[in-house]
Formats: sequence, C-alpha cells, structure tokens
Amino acid sequence: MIHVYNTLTHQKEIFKSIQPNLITMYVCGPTIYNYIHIGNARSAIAFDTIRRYFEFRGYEVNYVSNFTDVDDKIINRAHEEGVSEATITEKYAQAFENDTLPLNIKPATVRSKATEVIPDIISFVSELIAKGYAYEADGDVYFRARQFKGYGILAHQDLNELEAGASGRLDPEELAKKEDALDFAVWKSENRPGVISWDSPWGNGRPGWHIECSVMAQKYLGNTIDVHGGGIDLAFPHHTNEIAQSEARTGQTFVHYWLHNGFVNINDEKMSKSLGNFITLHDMLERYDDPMTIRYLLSTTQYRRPINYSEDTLTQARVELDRIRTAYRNLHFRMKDSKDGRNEAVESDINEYKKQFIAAMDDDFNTQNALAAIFELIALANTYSEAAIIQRDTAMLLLETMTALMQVFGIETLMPVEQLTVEQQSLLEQRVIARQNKDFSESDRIRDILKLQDIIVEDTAQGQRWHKA
RNA sequence: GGUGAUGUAGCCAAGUGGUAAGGCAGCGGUCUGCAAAACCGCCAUCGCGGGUUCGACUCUCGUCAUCACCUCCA
Repeated sequence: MIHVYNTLTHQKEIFKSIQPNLITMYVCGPTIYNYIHIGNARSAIAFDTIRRYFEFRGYEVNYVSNFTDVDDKIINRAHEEGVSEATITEKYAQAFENDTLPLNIKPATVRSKATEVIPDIISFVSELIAKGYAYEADGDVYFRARQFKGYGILAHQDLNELEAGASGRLDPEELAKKEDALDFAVWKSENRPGVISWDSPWGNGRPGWHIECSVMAQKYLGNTIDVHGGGIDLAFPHHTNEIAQSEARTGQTFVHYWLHNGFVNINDEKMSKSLGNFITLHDMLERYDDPMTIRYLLSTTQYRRPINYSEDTLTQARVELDRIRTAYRNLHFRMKDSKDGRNEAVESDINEYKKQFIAAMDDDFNTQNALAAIFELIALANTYSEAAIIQRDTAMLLLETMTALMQVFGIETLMPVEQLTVEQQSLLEQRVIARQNKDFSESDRIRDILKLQDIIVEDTAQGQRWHKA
C-alpha cells in the first residue's frame, strides 16, 4: 500500500486513487522564457520518478502538465529582444523538450500551453463571476479570496497575517482595483500595443497566472484529480489559488493529494540570480558528459528534501551510479559461461530485496531506502558474479530485477552499447595469446595501449573482459 | 512578526522508546603474475541543556543554528 505525504493535511496518508487502476496527475510546468534551471529539472524528475513508480506498481498514469507561455517575464523578454512572445516561447518550449530528453523524463500524456486553452479560461472566469466568486474591475477580473471558505489552508497561512506580511509589496495600482488585498487576478486587462492579448467579455486581456492550471486540470483530467504536484514554493499562492478557483467553480474537491518537491541549493546556498549561482539544465548538459548521473542525483534524493548540488555531490553520484553499472556489466559478462538452471537461494534473496525496494518506495517514495535495497542487490550480484557456477535463469532474473528497479529512477541504460575498432579487437585477441604464453610484459603493454584509448581490460577467472572508461 | 522545515560519522543519507540502514571516502585483509573489479573486516551515540521513563537519538520543555515561504520563484 502506497503512502504519500499530503501537504494539505501535513501527514502521510494511504494513497487511494479515484479509479482503481488509473491515476490522474497534474504537475506545474515551467514558464518558458528561458532555459529551465536545475530546480525545474528537479521538479520534473521528482514527479517523473513518482509517475514511474505508480506505473511500476501497475497503475496507468494520466499525466498532465503545462507550459506557462503568457506572463510578464515573457512579455518583458520579448520586448527586450524585439521579437514576439511566441518567438520566445517556441524557442524555450523546444529547448525544454531537447534538454529533458537526455534526462529520460517521460513526455506528459498531455502538455498544454496556456495560450492553447484561452476559450476554456474565459468560460471558467465567466462561471466564477456568475457564481459571485469573482468580479470585474476596470478590465481586470479578481477572485474574492476571502469568500472561499478555507482559503490559505494548503500553505497554513492565516489570512490576517498574510495581509500584514504582504504590506508594502503590493502594486498600489492593482490594490486600488481590488475589493480586498488578498484577492488575486484571474484575468488581467492588456491594452498595450504589440503585447499579446485576447478579446474577452471584459475587454482585451490575458489570463492571470493561476487560472491556467485549474483550467487544464479540469479540462484534461476532470473536476477532481488524484495528485497535484509542484515545487514547495508554489503551495502559496499558486496552489492555494488553484484550489479556491477550482472548488469555487465546481463545489467539489479539486485534488486529493498535494505533493511538493523541495528545492535545489547550489553549494549550500539558495539558487538565485542575484547570487550568481543560477544553473540552467542546458548549461549542465553541455558541461557534463553523463546526463544519467544528473538524473541519478536528482531522482535518488527523496523528493521533499532539499538537494545540495555541487561538484562533490555530482561526483559522488557518478561513483555510486558507476558501481551499479559495473555490477550489471560484470554479471552480464558472466552470462557467457552460465549453466542452465536456477539458484533458489539467490532468487529468494532477489525477491527479498525487491520487496524492500517496494516497501521503501511505498513510504512516500523514500528513494534513499529504496537505494539501500538496490545496493543489497548489487552486492548480491557481485558475489554471484564471483561464484564458481552461475545459473542462467537466476542471472537473468538478477539482471532483469536490477533493470526494472533502476528504471523507476529513470536510469534505463545500465549497459551502453560499446563498439571496438578492428584494431582494438585485434589487440585484445593478441593479448589473450600473450597471456596464454605467460608473456606478461606483452600483455601489460597491450593493456596500457588500450587504456590510453579508454578501453579498460580486466582479467578474470572466466577470461579477459573489457569496458570503456 | 507569522508559518513550515532542518540539525545523525570527513561527505551524502536512513531510522527508531531498548543501546544507530545503505552509499562515498579512509584504513586493514582476501583474491590476482601485476592490476582492475569484487569480497571480508574496521570506522558515529544522533546541535546544546533540562524533564518524563527501568531505558531516549527517538516523547516533552527550553535553547542555539541553518533554511524556506508569507501575491505570480520548481
């Protein structure tokens, strides 16, 4: 049974989907005015991993996410560069696809842009007005936050404190239009020439930020969904407002389980532009040659915990992942001389570790404990690789189990296809002969040559094996 | 000021009312012609100070420190 920590109730709850084998899941996507940063990547990976685990447990997952492609940052950026908003958003939407591919993030079932659901947004807003939850003010439409019973519960904010805390940070012009400082825009008037806008019952304008997620979730998943995810910073105000809008409109519970991922720190500091430690995924992929290590680091930390990103943590992730890969590769090598049959004792251990893995992941996706189970499996594989005799069925089961469990973390290629040149092939053959003749100086010479070409040669009881460095 | 987190070995990181998983690094062995890989062993008393308890790292009170959120930042 899966348990998840629900931000709404502040506790772990038994997970039960609305439909028996289907999970509806909405995850807030990025605003596409730049390359996504490592924090966006963490969020995408965290929820991709959660999705993969649901799938591993036999659920079908209907995963919907958005691109925010209309907002101030985009408009400003377009203005600065003298291009249209669409030029900016198309570029970075494409970059998102390109950059998340090497991280093995599954595409959403539906990924929609805000601008693709404008008619839905307009009718959603109209309904809110009709129900008395929203009002028009000089071309803007605001939601009456206080009118929605339970506003602020998600983020555990007291309404009066909110107002006090926000004082001095509110746009006075906007404040003047609002009935209450807590009210938030669901539609904003926009009459500047050359700036993207749509015709609406309230004049030219564009959607407020929060409305797109409510609309898309409802449009693609229904009035009540199983899981809604995003960064912890979105709990307030973004998700708080989503709940208010959605539930005001339908009178039904919007989301059963609110899941929020923790932040990424850079060298123990918050990542921010002002600190100059802002890292985009795009840059990382260019600088670092092993994207799976990035995925490993980002997906094996429990999703609610902060991740400290640094050269050290990345290096450590690389070493850990390599240990898993090496075990896989070495066991795979042993398959060559495996015998028919199976080893009951080893298979029983395999199943035991698999159970441990499941128990860990069932506990709010406790990836660290799940990883501990994987390392038990690795030790088992290493020991079994060294055994005098290994049986084909058991070795296969071990390899398949390692693959299946790592797949939950999104690490799918434990053994990359590695090609040798004809010369390298020939050198390996010469080395076998040299060793047969006990000509160790020659065999060492060849080993050194290959090493310079990043081919690592190892001698085992079953003969010579090699891999790329 | 309000709200919510976190503080466990050199590093990453689990966990629990009964004397601390796992990984990395380190040290010592085994195996190997040498090496590599691997295996075995060693390596912490849980921020600080009270309290409750037969017993706390785990409960409670206080304290210190770090961090996040409090109107558009994942």
